[in-house]
Amino acid sequence: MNQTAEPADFVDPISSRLGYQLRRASSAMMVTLGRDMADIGLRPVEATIIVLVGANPGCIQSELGRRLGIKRANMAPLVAALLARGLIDKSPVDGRSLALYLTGEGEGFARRIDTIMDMHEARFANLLDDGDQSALRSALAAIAAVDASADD
Amino acid sequence: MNQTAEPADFVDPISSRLGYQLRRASSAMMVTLGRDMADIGLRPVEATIIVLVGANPGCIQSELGRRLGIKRANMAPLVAALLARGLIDKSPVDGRSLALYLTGEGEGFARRIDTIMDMHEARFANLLDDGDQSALRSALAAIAAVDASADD
DNA sequence: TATTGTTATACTCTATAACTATA
DNA sequence: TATAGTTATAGAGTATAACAATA
Repeated sequence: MNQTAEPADFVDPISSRLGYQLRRASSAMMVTLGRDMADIGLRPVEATIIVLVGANPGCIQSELGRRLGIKRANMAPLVAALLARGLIDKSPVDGRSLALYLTGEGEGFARRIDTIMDMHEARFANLLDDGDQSALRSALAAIAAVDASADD
Repeated sequence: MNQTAEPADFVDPISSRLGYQLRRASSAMMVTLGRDMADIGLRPVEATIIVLVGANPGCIQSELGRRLGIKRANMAPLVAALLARGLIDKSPVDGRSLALYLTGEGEGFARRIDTIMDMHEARFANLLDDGDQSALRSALAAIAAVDASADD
């Protein structure tokens, strides 16, 4: 037995670390979400922007970026791409701020995104019983609160 | 009250998603680990390589990359940089494989890395009671197992 | 003076392709 | 034919700096 070249005696003091377990789990969900969103030609970040604009019509681009932890300089090309694809509209609310809205086509995408996200979420939530899932969510909230310093 | 420009009525159907909660928690741990490791001039990935080479002297570079989910093409410059800094040595075991070892200086770094990782881990583990932590770890393992397809 | 949006730029991470040498 | 290592390269993601226009 053990015909492969994989040494079974490899010592791994890293994979027991909470940070690496978190990273692997997060990566697993992002990778699968990325595949699911690719079915409708979007990346997760684009899908997220569409959902949030749909839930907050007229929201300001800079405020949206602040919520998502995306800097102004990086929001500009993201929004420009969605505008070029006809999924969102922007209109100035004063001389410097832009309000964002979904186009009709964008509304359709928002509904499809919600469905995809629901199915994606369910696929993972079904792995956990209710107790584990609520413990997981409260633990994640406590951990995420440690680095509450995402400035611009 | 509410003197800021933050609209308190912003609707956020994204931040309740498990995937985004995971991503934020993972990011929080990676960011803080990155700051801690920067104190000794290393990035988390470099620190991880040093720890694993220290725990597995003579391990093969490609096997190490496989364990870490880092492709051959990306391992080469990582290992080259640690070699140039005098933290690891490499010696051929046959005509094509390279065995990795820590230098004396690398051993010192490995000990400091272990201490930093212990403190980093403790800082987050202390946020959770024992029940939440074991639920968290089993949940993360179940989630990470979904995307068990990281080929080369 | 601070904020909004934009452009340019750079660095890290990740990915593929192509190549050499070896098993 | 498959594996190990390397190089080159390209795409995301994220960061800063600088600028114009506006509050």
